[in-house]
Amino acid sequence: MGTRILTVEDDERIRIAVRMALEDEGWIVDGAASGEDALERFAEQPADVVLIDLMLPGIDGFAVCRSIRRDSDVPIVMVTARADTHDVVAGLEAGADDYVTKPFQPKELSARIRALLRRARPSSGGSATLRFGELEITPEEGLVRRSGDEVHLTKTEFRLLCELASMPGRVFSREQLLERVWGYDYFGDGRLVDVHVRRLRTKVEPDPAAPRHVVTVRGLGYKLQG
Amino acid sequence: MGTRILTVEDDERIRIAVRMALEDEGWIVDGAASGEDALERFAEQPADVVLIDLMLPGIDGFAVCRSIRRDSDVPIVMVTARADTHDVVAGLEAGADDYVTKPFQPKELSARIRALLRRARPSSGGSATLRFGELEITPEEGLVRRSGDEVHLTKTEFRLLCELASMPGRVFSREQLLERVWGYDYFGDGRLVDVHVRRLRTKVEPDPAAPRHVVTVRGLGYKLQG
DNA sequence: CTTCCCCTTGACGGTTCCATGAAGGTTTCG
DNA sequence: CGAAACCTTCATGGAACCGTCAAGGGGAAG
Repeated sequence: MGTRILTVEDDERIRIAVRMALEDEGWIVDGAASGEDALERFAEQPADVVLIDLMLPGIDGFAVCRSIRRDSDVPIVMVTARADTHDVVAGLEAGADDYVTKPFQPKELSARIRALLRRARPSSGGSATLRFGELEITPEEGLVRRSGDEVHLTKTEFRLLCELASMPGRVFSREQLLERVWGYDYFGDGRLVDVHVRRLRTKVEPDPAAPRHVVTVRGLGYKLQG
Repeated sequence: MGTRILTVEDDERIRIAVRMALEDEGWIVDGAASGEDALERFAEQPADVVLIDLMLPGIDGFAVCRSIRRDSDVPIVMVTARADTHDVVAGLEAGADDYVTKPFQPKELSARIRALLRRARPSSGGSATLRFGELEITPEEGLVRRSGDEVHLTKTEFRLLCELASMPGRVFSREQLLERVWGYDYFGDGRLVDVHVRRLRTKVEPDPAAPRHVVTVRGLGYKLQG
């Protein structure tokens, strides 16, 4: 049950050095040499933490960060030689949680990773299936059942439902949903949420015209209830 | 509404500089000059983020950090001149979420704070449900229950009720209510409050003709009572 | 008891907000 | 390379809500 760390770094010497330093701390380290490689590895087996170098051949570190962040809440640390304030801000805005400049002390990197893991959402812990009336949500497998029958939801619809289900009864504003489902750096039409709520209702509600679970609270947002 | 930041820093010049830099970013900043002061302020009104200098008179930054962390999950940033790896590790082990060394760029500090706030659990403040007799007000869920049954209130009605509930028993004049519920720059009919009080009563009072909770004080205004 | 003032009540136009349908663009997969 | 699924935007209709007005009623002072 060790914590898995994915390091994205094109310089092989540094990659090996980082791997050894982190393995000394008791972590399981996987290395990727390019952005494409990293995305591929992460897609097939998500790590618990991702370390990204900015200077990569092909797609750069910012893009890798944004791409991973679109699909996952995994803690991301930028590890790079560029120490400009502008780069730090850009890295954090891209979705990174921390930004460490080379050369760095392995002990410090480890401490920062531990600090991030403390805050990270219980990644695989919430395997319990949530229930709302005849609704049955299984975050693990990305599966939703209604009265026992499987219901196919798209990725966005599922994340929207999970977000609402994370705090049942509580009202989420459109801004909050945009931030937490689509990404904090999303700028666009506010009606976007409405459309997806509607689609979600057509699939999840027995009678979409009279929603029983995905309820709209006029002037505030949406909420989920039993 | 705004995010509140508590800075703990004994050097007044730096404290003011930090305050100005953060206020430029749109945050509400409160300053403490010592560890004792900080703990006291945090106890009476928890901030959303805490910045701590290591070198403090009296109890040091580590102790302040541990003390706050014992009671709260608030994001904590160490802001200090000591850049030793040992200090960084110690700071993070003490419960800090990030460690920034002076001199630092305000933009970078802001970006790091934003990154932390993204991860922070929704602030635990204000989740208390207020009760008045059979009335039950839950701001989080945007709903009111009367004897267990849900009562639907509109946005304005809800804000009006919350305002009255903020100081039960106290009489609010129409001007005060207009200012605090509708906004400072409102010019219009004085009867506006009456109409909404009426609508509120029809929904909240068992017998709207004989109000038990939303009581009118002739010549003065309205008040809420159990 | 009378009068005045303030509050209540009901109704109505204007506005805001949400649901719905459809179309265009992007990604994914065969 | 083509098709299907999906995401996003836009326009439109309708419902809910807000603020205003005028008429009616009830309490307080004289």
